[in-house]
Amino acid sequence: MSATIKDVANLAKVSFKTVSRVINREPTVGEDLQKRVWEAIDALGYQPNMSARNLRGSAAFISFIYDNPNSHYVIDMQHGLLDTCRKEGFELLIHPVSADAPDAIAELERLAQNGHIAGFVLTPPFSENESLIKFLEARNIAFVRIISGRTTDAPDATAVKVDDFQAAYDITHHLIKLGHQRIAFLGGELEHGSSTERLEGYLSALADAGIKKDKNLIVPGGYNFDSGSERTQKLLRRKKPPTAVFGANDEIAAGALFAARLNDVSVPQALSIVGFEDSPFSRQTWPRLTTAHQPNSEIARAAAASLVRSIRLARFGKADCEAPQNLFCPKVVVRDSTSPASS
Amino acid sequence: MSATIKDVANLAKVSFKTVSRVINREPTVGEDLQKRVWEAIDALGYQPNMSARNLRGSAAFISFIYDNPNSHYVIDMQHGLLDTCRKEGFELLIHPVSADAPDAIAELERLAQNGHIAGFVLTPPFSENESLIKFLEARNIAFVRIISGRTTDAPDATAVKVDDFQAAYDITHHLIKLGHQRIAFLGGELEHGSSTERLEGYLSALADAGIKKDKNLIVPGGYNFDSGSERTQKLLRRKKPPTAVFGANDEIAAGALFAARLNDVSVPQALSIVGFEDSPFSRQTWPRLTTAHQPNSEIARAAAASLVRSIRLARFGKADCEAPQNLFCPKVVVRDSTSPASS
DNA sequence: CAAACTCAAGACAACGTTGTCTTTTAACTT
DNA sequence: AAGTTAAAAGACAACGTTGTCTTGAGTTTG
Repeated sequence: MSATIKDVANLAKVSFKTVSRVINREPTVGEDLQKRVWEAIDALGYQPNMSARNLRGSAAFISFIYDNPNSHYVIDMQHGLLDTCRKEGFELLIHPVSADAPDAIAELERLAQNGHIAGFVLTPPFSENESLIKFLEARNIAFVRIISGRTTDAPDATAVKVDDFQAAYDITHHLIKLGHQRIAFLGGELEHGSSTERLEGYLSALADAGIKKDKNLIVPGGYNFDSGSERTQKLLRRKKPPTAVFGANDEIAAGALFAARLNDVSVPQALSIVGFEDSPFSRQTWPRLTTAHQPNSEIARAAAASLVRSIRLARFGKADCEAPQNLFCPKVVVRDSTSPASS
Repeated sequence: MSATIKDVANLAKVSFKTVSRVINREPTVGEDLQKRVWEAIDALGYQPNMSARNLRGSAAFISFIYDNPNSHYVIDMQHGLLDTCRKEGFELLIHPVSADAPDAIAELERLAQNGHIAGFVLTPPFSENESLIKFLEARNIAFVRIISGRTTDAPDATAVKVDDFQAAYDITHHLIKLGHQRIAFLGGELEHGSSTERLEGYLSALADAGIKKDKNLIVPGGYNFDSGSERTQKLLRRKKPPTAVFGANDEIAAGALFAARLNDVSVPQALSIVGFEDSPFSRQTWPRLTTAHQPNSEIARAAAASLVRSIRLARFGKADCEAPQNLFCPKVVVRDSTSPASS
C-alpha cells in the first residue's frame, strides 16, 4: 500500500501532526524540521489521501453539472475540466441532470448541501437559474457559471463568459458581406441565454448593415437536428425563401442542410447555411459547415481554474495564482456552406 | 449540515451499522428493517459521505477507463454506467487515457493500486490489454471488460461481449441480398479486437454467398472520418470500383459518404454505404446511413451491473442479483444509404 | 529572578463510514 | 425439549487526515 503521513513522520522522526503542518504550509514549523519532512516525503513518494483529508477537512471533488445538449460539447468540456482537476489535485464527478425534470433543481440543491463537493461547474441552463445560484451563494458553496455574456469591465470571478453576441454578429456579418439580405435565424431553447444573445448579435449585424428585420425569418425552436430540419423546410416553402440560414448551433445547421437536400436546394449555390460551435461533425457534413468556433475545452479549463481559485480563496484567504481568462469569443471559420448570394 | 448515517439510524430505530448494511445491499438484513431504513433515508434526504466510505476501505467509486474514440460512444457509455451506479450506490469517476501514451498502462496500474477504486470498467483497447488484465487479476481488483466476442457457453463474469462478428455478417449479408458483389471493407485500428471481428464477419458472409475475397477491397486504416474518406477516394479511382462500402464504424462510413460526394458518385444509386454503431449522426447524414445499431447505454448498464455484482461477490461472498446479460448483438438498421446493385 | 508570555511541536479527539467480532434471535436437529 | 446451527443485528475499533488543546522550552518583562 502507499505511504501514509505516519510513515513520513517516522522517517523524519517527528510527530505526524508536524508532517500535516508542513504539507499545509502552516507557518509554525522550524526550517530544519521542514527540510527533514520534505525529504522524507520525497523519499517515500508520499501523497496525501484525499478521502481522509476530505473527511476531516474540506472536499476535493468538483462536480460538473450539465443537461445533455450534445455529446461533443459535453466531452470537450469534460476533458478541459479534467485537465485542470488533475493539475490541481481534484477529482471530477459528472452529474448529468435533465433540466426538464420537475425536481432537477431540488436534486442539485441536495447534492450541494451534502457537503462532499468542493465546487460546482454549471453549464446552461443551470448556470442561468437564479434560484439555484442564490441557494449556492447563501450557503457559501463555490461554483463557476459558464454563461453567455460580454461584460469585461466588472470581472465576475464566478462566471466564465462566452461572447455569443459578438460571435453571432461576426458570422451574420460574414453572410451580409457575401451579399445576403434575407437571412433566416433559427434559434435554440429560450431557457438558454445563448439563444437570446445570438439572436441579438444577428439583429445588431442586420441593423448595422441597414437590413430591415423580417419577423417571419426568425423562427423559434430547439437546439437540435430535427428542429433545424423542420424549420428550414417551412422556410423553403415560402414565396420568397431566405438566401441564407443561420442555425444557432451546428445541429440546427446540419438539420437545415438536410432539409435543403430534401427539397433539392443546392448548398451553398442556392442557399448558404452557417452553424455555431464548430462541433467535429461540422467538418463532416457535405458541404462542410461555415460556423463559429467555440473553444469548449479551453473554456472548461478556465472555468475549473477559476473555481479552484475561489475554493482556495475561501479556504485559505488567498490563492497563489492569477485569475484565469474569463471571456471567450468564438471565431468565424469559413468552410464550404456559404457563398455569395445569387438572388 | 447534511444528515449522517446515525441520523438515519435514529429515525429508523436501528443501529447505524444496519443502515450501513442496507446502503451497501448486504444480503443479511430483514425485509421489514430494510424498508424502514429506506424510508428514513428518503425522509432525511440522506446521502452517504463518499470520503468516509472510501477511507475505511471498501471504496464506492467505479472508474470508467476509455481512450477517446468518439464522443457519442463515450457519452452513451457514461449514461449507462451512471444509471447503474446511481441505482447501486456507487459514484462514477471518468478516466480518459490516451492508449498511445507510453506510460498509459503504468498510470492505470497506479490508479488501481492506490486502493480508492472499487472496480474498473475497461473499454477497448484497454479491455484487450493482457498485461493490464493480469495485473488486476493478480491484485484481486474487480473489473469488467467490454470486448468483441460471441462465446455464450462459458459465461465470463468479467466481460460483456458484443457480437461484432454476427452483426458484421448480418450487415454484409444485407448488401449481398441487394445484389452487391464488390463490397469493400474499411476496417479500424488493429489494436481494437472489434476491427478483426468485423472483418471476419464480413469475410464469412462473403464466403457463405460464394463471393471470392478480393484483397484489394479490404483496406486497413483507422476508426475515423478522414481515414474513411481517403480510403474511399482511392477505391473510387480503381478501374472496377466497389459497388458497396462497409465502414467498420459510422465515422468511416460518413467519410466514405463524403468521398463519394467529392467524386460525384451518387449514394446509394452508384454506391451503397453501410456503417456500424448507429451514432446519432448516422441519422443526420445525407442520405441517412444504413448501419448496425449497437446499444451502448444498455451494454454499459449491463457492464456496470456485472461489475457491481462481482464487487459484492468478492466482498460478501454472495450477491442477491442475477448475472446480467453479457452478450449483445447489434441489429441492422436499414436507412437510405443502401440500394440494389446497379452494375 | 520569578512570573508571564511566546512559540514550536506533540498528544489526542474527531470526521462518517465499514470491517470484525460478539450477541441475540430464530430455526432446525435429535 | 434440549442442543446445535445459522442468520440477523448490534458494539466497537479502525481508516488517514486536520482541529484543538496541551506541553515544555526559551524569551521577555517588571
